[in-house]
Amino acid sequence: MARTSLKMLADHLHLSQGTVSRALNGYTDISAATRLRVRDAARDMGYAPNPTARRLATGIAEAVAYVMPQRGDSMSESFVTPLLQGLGEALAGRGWDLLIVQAATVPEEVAALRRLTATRQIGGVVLSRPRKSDARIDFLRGAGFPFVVHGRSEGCAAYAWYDVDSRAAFAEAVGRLAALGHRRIGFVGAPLHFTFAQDRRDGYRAALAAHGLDADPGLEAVAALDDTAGEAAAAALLSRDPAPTALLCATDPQALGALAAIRARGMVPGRDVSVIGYDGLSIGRHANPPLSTMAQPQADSGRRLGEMLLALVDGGAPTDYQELHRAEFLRRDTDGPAPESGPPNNHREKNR
Amino acid sequence: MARTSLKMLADHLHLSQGTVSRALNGYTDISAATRLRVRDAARDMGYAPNPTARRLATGIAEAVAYVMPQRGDSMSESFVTPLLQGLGEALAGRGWDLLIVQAATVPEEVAALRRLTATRQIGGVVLSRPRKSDARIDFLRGAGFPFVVHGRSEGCAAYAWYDVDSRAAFAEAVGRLAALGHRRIGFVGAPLHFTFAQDRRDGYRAALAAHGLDADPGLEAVAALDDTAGEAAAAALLSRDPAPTALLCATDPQALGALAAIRARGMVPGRDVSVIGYDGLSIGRHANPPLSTMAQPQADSGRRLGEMLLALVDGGAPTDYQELHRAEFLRRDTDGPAPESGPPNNHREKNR
DNA sequence: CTGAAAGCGCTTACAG
DNA sequence: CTGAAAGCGCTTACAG
Repeated sequence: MARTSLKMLADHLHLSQGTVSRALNGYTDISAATRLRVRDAARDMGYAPNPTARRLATGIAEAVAYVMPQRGDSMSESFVTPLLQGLGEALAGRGWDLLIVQAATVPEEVAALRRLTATRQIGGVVLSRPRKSDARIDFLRGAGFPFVVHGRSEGCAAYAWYDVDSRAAFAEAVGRLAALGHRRIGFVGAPLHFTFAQDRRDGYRAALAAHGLDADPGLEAVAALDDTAGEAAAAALLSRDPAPTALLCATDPQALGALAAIRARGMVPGRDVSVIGYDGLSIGRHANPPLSTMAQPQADSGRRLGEMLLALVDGGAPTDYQELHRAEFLRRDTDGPAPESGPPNNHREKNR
Repeated sequence: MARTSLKMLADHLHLSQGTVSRALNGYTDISAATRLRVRDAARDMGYAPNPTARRLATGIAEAVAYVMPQRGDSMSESFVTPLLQGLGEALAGRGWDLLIVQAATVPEEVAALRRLTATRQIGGVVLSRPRKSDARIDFLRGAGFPFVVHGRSEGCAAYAWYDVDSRAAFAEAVGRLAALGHRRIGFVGAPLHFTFAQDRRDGYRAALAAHGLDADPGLEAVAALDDTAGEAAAAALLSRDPAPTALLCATDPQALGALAAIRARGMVPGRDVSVIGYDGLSIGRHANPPLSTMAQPQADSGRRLGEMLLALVDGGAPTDYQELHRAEFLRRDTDGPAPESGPPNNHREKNR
């Protein structure tokens, strides 16, 4: 029942372990005949090298780490599960394993990466949700370690990344709202240490200018990524006078919160105030009313990230693996024409 | 810059590697003085043993694997991210690593586990969503390998598990609906190869009997776990005559689908037809109207699963680690009193 | 109480 | 083309 080792295989073949090892690893100085003989026997005996021994001998780990986003709102982390599934599939295609790095702070994440890379436990890293200035990326670059980023940060020209053009997405969203007659478009943004937050705000601002709408700083908010934060931020924006007739939100959970804020004022999302989110979460279909959103591409980002990382491990140039994908507008029911004379923003006063 | 090895540390201390190793590993036959000296030096030089070498020498891996649920609806897998976070935290407390097993079929999962355990890449396994008869569990039990199950299966008396009593939860839900005057309560169940599906249906049926309600097989459906399947199943149940005045769903995504089915018939969930889901997903707050549900305990199941597994690895008896938690009713807006004379189930006819 | 040695299961220069 | 040997970085009986 014992797992067949190299020694067992070699003994059975009356060859030395070294020869068998080389035959299996495709060394060209082995005669074609014995190579075949060895491979057949290996298959028959169900031999597979022990990864731990191999790792110790070669210093190369057939495993990569994925750095989990830090604990936050579970809704805004719903991209993780499908990403892990895709990543796992891509790695499984080559027999590589997938490790999870889970820490509460960036310095702890860096420490974990330092340990894993220094001891050669992993051969590559996938990172999500980079900061504009990201200590994890700095570390990996400094160590010359293969990694690919799900998103971008400052200095992304130098490394491999997979991102969705959320700047363009937010510009498109503004354009759509402008075409619907909206002139005062509010923006619920995300904390600006996230690169994507900066991108989305930039897209919003640029499109405002392009459409000749004035950029009222009072129409911009920054909130955490979740629904509760989105609701509070949206409520604040809606209480301004004149109020925005439309709200763009950096995430779908924020947008769901915004819908709640609108309903709380006795108004109807999509009629009195339009809302467009970003993510394309399927749960948006069940919102009240169903949420219009800029949807990230269906394409399997996890699988693609895995493929890119394996290519880097094989010696590919990081700059050859930089992919910018497009988000697509997913029209549901929260984007409507601007109300004739702005939204009825006298709700609070009326109820006094 | 090279990582300090055992050899470097031993040379620096003018001791043999063996002595240093034993001092660090708490062997009692080392003098207290040198033990202290060694530990101080190890700290100062930032020594940490190479896990790969240690693993090869001891045959013990300081890592565990989590078997991902198979690719399905992302909404119904939203428990995975928080679970991984909690699990990762529990393991990090002891410096253990977390591996992901991702496969498309159960046999592939078993093959992956066989490989990981045979090569001593892992020291334990966490499993989610067991089948009633589960080949992965059979394999792990046969191998005598430490594992803990998130849920239960047949034969769960013999192994460690963490579960929520969904049988009791569904019984309670039926009781609440019965108290609201509902006599015809429909049930959208999950595929019965999942243990939890059986439990939930059993709880439903038992409570029906306990409350003197008749168990009409025509009021029971089986559907996939997601919203689309839930919507179709609910639509079918609602078209029966007489129709149910309330619907119990095995998952929150199914329940969201049920709300859609009710609205599609021009009826109002919670008024014309009541709905109670199960999961307690936060997204239910944004449903139309907000979804009443049996919420799994807030308690951090991932962390607890990790703690239990570590206890098993330390030699704990599996039967000492079996925890049944309670779900709590989360009242939102979809459970209401039964309509006077049943729901207006003439929608289709009227529209002809 | 400490050291020397063997071993975990591989890979890979180095000879021949 | 193949074998013998050293080495990856640890741990752990076994002596003394």
